[in-house]
Amino acid sequence: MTQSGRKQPGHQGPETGIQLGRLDEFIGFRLRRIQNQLSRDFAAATADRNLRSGLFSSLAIIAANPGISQNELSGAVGLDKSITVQIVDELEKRQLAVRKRSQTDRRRHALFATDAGQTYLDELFDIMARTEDIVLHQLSRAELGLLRELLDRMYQAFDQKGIPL
Amino acid sequence: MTQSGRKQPGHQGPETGIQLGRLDEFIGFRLRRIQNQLSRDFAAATADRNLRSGLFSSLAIIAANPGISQNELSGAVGLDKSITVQIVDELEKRQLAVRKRSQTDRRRHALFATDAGQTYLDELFDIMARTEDIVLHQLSRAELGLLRELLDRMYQAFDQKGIPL
DNA sequence: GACAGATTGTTGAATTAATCTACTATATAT
DNA sequence: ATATATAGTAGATTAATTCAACAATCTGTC
Repeated sequence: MTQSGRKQPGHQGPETGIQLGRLDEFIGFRLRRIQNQLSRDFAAATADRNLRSGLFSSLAIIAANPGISQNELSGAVGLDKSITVQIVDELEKRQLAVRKRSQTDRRRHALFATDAGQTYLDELFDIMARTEDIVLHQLSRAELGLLRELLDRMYQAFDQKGIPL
Repeated sequence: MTQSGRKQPGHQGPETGIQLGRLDEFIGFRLRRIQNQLSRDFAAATADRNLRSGLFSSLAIIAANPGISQNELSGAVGLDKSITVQIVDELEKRQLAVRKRSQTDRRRHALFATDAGQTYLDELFDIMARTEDIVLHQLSRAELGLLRELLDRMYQAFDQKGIPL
């Protein structure tokens, strides 16, 4: 259960006279503080929905990859497969997604989003978009494109070195 | 206790043929995936050190703000004050920081990093720097500066709207 | 075709983290 | 002096994560 009001501790907003010291050197830190605030805002905006942690991204990945297996989903979302089981259980209970036994490999569960799931997902995407808007309006369209590109380039770095799973 | 090997599930590295769908539109998603991988890598690199979750950033903030109160620390790091108590307890037990009663307001505990704490912190910063290196080498110096600037601009957006605490 | 070994999904136990409430001591304002 | 607010602490509750064990099924090898 998430709380509804704006009562969370919250990352310190800027302008509080707190020194960051060497922490300020790291982009990881900058990424985290923004990302934390964004997910707090998103959580607040979806507080009524009883959204457990990996559910949104799991549903999104399922919708974008019809027939994906739970194992692949785990890898894509970055969750342990035992957590994925729980999430898919809940998605099914809420009728947002379904498991179908794969005919070619009967160990696998092929996952599909239902229509209701797709609708639900679109709502969440809209909330997410509104949440990000606050932050995105600080950037011009060109800057946003550039940011995207830089972030992607950074992410690809993880490709080079040995990546788990 | 964190595990030492590279055994974690891990965010899916790029290049796995998984479609992201609309998830791909959001910078929050891009921020998170990089940040997740970075903290995984950092956790792996410090697995021997028994680092509980907010400890590193708390110590960093204390070192950069000698005499800061626990409450201010909570706000700066984004943790509930009851968690901060635990963290400061551990910092003291490990002799990385000390509490001193404020003379002017005897409710407050003024926090200070010890020399050992500062040394420890520097080690962590170095590990952090090495962790980020992998990702940072994808960017030119100019791009890195720009990225920093864009991220800061984004973070400041949270200033405008009402920020919790 | 049978066996060994790997993989998928599942369960439950154990650990850890986050949240919330209530309480004590001290401070500030009236 | 009294009321109200704040800093720090403790404990209970809940959620999230990790880990190990297991059954079913597949794959390759003989």
